[in-house]
Amino acid sequence: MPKTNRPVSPYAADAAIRLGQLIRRGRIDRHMTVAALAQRAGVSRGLMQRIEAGDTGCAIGAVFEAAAIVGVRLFDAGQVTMSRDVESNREVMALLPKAIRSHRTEPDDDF
Amino acid sequence: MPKTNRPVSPYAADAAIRLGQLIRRGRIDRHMTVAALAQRAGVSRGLMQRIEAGDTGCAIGAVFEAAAIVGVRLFDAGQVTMSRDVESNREVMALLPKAIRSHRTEPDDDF
DNA sequence: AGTTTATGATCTATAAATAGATCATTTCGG
DNA sequence: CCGAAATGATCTATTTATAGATCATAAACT
Repeated sequence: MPKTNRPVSPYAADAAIRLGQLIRRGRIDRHMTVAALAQRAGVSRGLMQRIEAGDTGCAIGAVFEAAAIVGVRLFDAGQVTMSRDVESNREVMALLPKAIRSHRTEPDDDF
Repeated sequence: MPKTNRPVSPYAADAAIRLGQLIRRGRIDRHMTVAALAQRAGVSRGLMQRIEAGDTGCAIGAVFEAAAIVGVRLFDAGQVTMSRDVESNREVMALLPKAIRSHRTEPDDDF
């Protein structure tokens, strides 16, 4: 068996699986085939299968694309509000420190 | 400038940017440096920068990993509930049709 | 039941992401 | 201010994902 992709924490893996489930569910609700969804998302059928399976190696753009098509909203808001949030948050970020001054990068090495 | 990655819809792009902003914000709130977060997530500093910038080409596993570390919960629930949802949803999915019978894959070809 | 079609899985070539190093710039802390 | 350090950007080598085809199986509709 060929080694698949990089290791991730259980939480991240579960999150990807959960999102894949939501996408699959949305697709079925809309009576679409995997091939049809893949075509609309501009990806191959194989990739869409991996997205629905929760493969952590998939590009986040492709996953979000599929999610949007089948009506899965991650940030409980439409496109308009989304762009507004992105903009408004940019202003907030401007007030935050540009660089973080860490007293120690490592938690603790000397035991 | 080298051509970066595949094209995605505005919504998917915004979603990635929004998530990147949330991660960056969470990181700063926790007084972590980009390098430190990258190390904890098991990725390179360059990748972490792209994640915070909302690059749609990043692996979803790496992004979710970073999000989890800085406390950004995409599915408003802790790890335990997450795994439970994944499981319970599997049962629901089992009741749904395994294959979708599309009357027509293409909207309409003959005009 | 029989037929059609979606799905799942696997393989190869290609394209793209990632790691790692390096440099310039900004910014924080003393 | 003046160092130390974080960030941002860019480059190359390598790893990895993706497209596309193909095959086998399973499921849906008649």
